Amino acid sequence: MEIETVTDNQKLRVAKKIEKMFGHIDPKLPPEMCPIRDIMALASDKWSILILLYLGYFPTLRFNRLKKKVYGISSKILSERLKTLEADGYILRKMYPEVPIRVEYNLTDFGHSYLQKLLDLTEWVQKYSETILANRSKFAK
Amino acid sequence: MEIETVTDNQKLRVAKKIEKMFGHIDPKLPPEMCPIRDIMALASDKWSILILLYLGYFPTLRFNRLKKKVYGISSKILSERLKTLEADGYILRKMYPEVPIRVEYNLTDFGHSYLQKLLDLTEWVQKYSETILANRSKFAK
DNA sequence: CGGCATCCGAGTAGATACTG
DNA sequence: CAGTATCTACTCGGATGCCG
Repeated sequence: MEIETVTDNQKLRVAKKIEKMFGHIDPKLPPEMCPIRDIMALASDKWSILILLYLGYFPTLRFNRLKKKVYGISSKILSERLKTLEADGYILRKMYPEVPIRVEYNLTDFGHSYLQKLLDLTEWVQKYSETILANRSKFAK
Repeated sequence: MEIETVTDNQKLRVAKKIEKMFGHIDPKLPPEMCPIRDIMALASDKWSILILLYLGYFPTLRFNRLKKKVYGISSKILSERLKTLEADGYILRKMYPEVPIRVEYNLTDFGHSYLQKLLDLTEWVQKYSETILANRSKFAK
């Protein structure tokens, strides 16, 4: 898997984006100016990513069904993540007070919008996962 | 900040991407089939992201300079992350055996390629960070 | 200068049990 | 069914000190 050479022009564009993102990048500002860190922390959490992916695939999922999909997650963590994802506006929680109770989760449009960006990244990761794994074993020697 | 409505068509495309990514998504396969989790874990780590951003902005940085940029990081974590990022092929470490020693880090083309994808995501996050923060406080009530 | 070794504290996740 | 409560285990990060 070959990586195309990165042109100086591309590097320049990237630098400009970063500069814009950080405002002024040089000053030794503390990270408080940067809610992005905080938001990315959730958005890039391993469980959250999987939850979003599954909700992107299945239009709606109930708690226990989702739990089975997100292999290995505990009830505690799942409900915790769901709550945070809901609070941030990525997903919607609908409760039906039946007996037994039924709760359904699905992505909001906002969550879908985010998922699309996230997918671009995970697709890149998947595309080059073998390269990375190969790099690792080469480095280990 | 308005989120555009997501069309069914878009949702379908997303679902297809996810399906492709997971192979068959339905079976209860353990996550071992999925090195993506592992790779994403590094690639989405909060410190790693900042390191990559700074190395994307400054063509080359020495250890202590980088440490000052990545506000709040400890030597231990920085060197740890740098090692892993190097192992995965994102960055390059050049050592000059002077006295005192000089070590320079810079992105590889591979790292640059990844950074571009990462930036797309962080830009989205920044664009909607106010929305998310607003969602949170609304939810808190 | 660029780390690594060591220790330590806090937070986080997992297991288990329980409930509206 | 959809969680919560509790307890424990353990990882991770921070601080400090040292060294080539």
